Amino acid sequence: MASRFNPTKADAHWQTVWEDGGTFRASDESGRPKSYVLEMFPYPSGRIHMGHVRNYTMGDVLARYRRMKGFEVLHPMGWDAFGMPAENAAMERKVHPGEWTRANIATMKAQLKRLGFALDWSRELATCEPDYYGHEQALFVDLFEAGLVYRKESEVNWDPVDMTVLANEQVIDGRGWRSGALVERRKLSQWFLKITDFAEELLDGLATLDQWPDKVRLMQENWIGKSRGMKFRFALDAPERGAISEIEVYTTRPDTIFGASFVAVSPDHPLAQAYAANSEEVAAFIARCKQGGTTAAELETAEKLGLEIAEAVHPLDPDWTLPVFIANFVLMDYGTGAIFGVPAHDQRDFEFATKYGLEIQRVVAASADQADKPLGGEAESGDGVMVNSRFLDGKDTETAKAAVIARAEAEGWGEGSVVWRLRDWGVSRQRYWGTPIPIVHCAGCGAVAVPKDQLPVILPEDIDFETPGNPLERHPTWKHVACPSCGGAAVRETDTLDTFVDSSWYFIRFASQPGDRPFDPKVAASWLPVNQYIGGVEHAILHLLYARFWTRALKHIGMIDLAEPFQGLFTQGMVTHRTYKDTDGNWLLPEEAEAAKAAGRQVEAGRVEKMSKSKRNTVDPEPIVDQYGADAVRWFMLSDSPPERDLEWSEAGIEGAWKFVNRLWRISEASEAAEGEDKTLDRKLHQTIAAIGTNIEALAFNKAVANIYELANAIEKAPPSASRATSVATMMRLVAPMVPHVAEEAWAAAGHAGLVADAAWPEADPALLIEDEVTIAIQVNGKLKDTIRAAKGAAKEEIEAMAVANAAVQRTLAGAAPRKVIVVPDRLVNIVA
RNA sequence: GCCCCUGUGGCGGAAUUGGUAGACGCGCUCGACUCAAAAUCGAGUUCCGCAAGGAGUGCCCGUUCGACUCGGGCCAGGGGCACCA
Repeated sequence: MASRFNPTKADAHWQTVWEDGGTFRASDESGRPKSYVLEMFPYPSGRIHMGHVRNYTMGDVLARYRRMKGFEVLHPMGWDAFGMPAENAAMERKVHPGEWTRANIATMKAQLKRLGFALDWSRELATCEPDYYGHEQALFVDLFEAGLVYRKESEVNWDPVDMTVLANEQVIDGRGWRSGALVERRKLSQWFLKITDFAEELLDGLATLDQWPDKVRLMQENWIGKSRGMKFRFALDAPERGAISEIEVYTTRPDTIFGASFVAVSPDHPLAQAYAANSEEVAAFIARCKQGGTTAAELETAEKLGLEIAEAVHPLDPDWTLPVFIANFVLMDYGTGAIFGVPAHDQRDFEFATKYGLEIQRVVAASADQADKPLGGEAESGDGVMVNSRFLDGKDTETAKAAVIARAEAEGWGEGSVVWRLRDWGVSRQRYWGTPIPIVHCAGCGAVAVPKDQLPVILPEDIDFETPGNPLERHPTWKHVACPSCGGAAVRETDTLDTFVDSSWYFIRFASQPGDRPFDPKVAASWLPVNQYIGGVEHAILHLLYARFWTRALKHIGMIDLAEPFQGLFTQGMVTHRTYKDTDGNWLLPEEAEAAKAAGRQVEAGRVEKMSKSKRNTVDPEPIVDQYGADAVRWFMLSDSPPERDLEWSEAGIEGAWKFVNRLWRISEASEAAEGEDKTLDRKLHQTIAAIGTNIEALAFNKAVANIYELANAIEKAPPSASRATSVATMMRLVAPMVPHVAEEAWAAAGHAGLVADAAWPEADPALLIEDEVTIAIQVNGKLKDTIRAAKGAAKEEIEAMAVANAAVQRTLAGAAPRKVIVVPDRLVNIVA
């Protein structure tokens, strides 16, 4: 009566049962301990891809496991629904971005449902709807009023043909990715969030995130980029030129102050600008510095350029003057926009000094007697002993740094200082499909926040993409409003918010979504922080940093009592697939490659790479679900590859997963009631229960899968017994988080009441985790010779005697007496010959 | 350039605090069932060797009774940042 598992029927049936029963709805009022499991919400690009399937399967296993462990689990889903692809689609296909986005959401939601994820759909949200972004506007207004939002001029990449601002990644070889026009740098007035106010906190907070990958914490640490050094001032020797009489520089190497041979300022530095105002030559030089691309490759090879404009006085020697240059390699937005050059100990300064014939004086050496050792054609940036440095001579680098800072502070020309790499977050986007920035510009009152009772500021629907530029800007009526403050004629801000703002607080809205405000602090706090957050490593810096900042900003204004938004973070690997090309070098879809091979044409198999449309190596999950059912796809996503590494999609892999789903079904069907206990199987079962729990909690799904295989092997080998029947029933609970449909089907077929999804996770019996007999390895000089079985906890002497008497040992010793015998109880004996 | 991660059979990968390397899966080989195939089941599968035995976790050194695991130095692949003073 063996039957095949029918996923088409079973999947639909159980999905309906779960949905109708509200099985996965999270209750705010629950008395059970709460657990919040979240995967990064998707952008509704059109269809679900394998990366989504892998991401959401992992989260689903954890969510279902925690439910069975007795937690009230919040596992929601929503849509990161604003963004450029919708506008691109609007331009290409003449559909409204909203229409396109909402259709994609409907498609993808249906696709997700077919995978049987244990999601609370009642909390679904889409960031493009006013009932989400309206609350975001309210939060923005709160931050604005708290002084965490400000406006400043900032350079953007401007595409003169599309009349739009481009993100850095949309500039390819200095040209707009769509128009191909040469990109200009333009200054626009833009809104910024004061993330730098929280730099120290964001850095310190990383130390508390012990459930985050070290890699991500390190990336954030580097991104925040705390640097300790000294700011100090050079007096200018030509004070008559402009009002500026000194230059402040920043350095991390105050110890090298006597190795200085020049001072350099950025072309954007006020001093450079002041000189440019009076000099054609300087103005022309600055213009030249600004030419050229900003790509990494161009900067790499860019020649160092300098123009000498003045002289500065060394702060430690009034008779020592240094040339002041405008130099193209000095950045205005790091430190003070000015440096002092120490060519012997900084490679950039070395190149600059070499080009302009400036002095290169060693001030750091490996030892005091190497003060005159010539440099080997490049700067030496390491630590050492100070030489040629007057009062610093003989001091080590760290002592010298402290000595210089102490002297500068005592004499008042400088002070120890911390500089951050982190910049404030520019959130203005000159686009339509985003959250309107709730600000009104009034000639009399300036920038005025839209009062909360006038929120949301809703995006107009009647827009056109026929002409380039921001449709909000040229909409006939939308931007014209009365000033909320004085009532006079005013205009709305037509920029929209960076979509990273939308994703900076959606996890709070999932936890609590009242209609009249962004969230209820009490309810939100009852769920937060997110206990386990799962997503791609590509969000390691920006999204995660912005969400951490946003949380702190809300805490700062007293809206939420939460230190960190994400307690545990897991970054999963990508789903990859082999690429194929035909003989003309065109990428082929996997099925095209198959067809071509079948037709006898030559196909070149390329590298295994991340699934991408451009390489045509994608596999659409939906037909796979049609063919094998949700469980096989889920099982494959969890098998073999560790979740943090890439997973290669393969036909063989999904076939294997499908076979296992059927094997589970056969095992459950063939289970018959029988008498008698099977101690070996009992042990295996309880060891498996313990191991799977540990592995799921560690998100080591590949190991949990291996545990299940081992148990299945043991069950199939075991003769009928009461233990065997128990093992089969228990196994259905153990696999339920991973392959929930077949588990429900088998659970119901076995006559259990209720859903396996609601069943309690089995408890491992500690007594059964311990073996009473162990295998002990017998080594000679660390090389394995034999193994023996012995009672657990057997006396050392007894084991040692057995080992020495062992035939293989005797053969190896060849009559010689052992020099030493090491016995590790219950593990091994090593005989040193 | 700076910072970080990874390297184990034909393949994906296992291996508490150093203690039997290769669990589990894929693939492959042989066998059973079948007219045949699929599905399923059984046996085997790191390498060399008929065997006894030996070698083996990117390479070289070291610590240790014992090293995939710890230390030093290389090599290869991947990632992050980057004219950041």
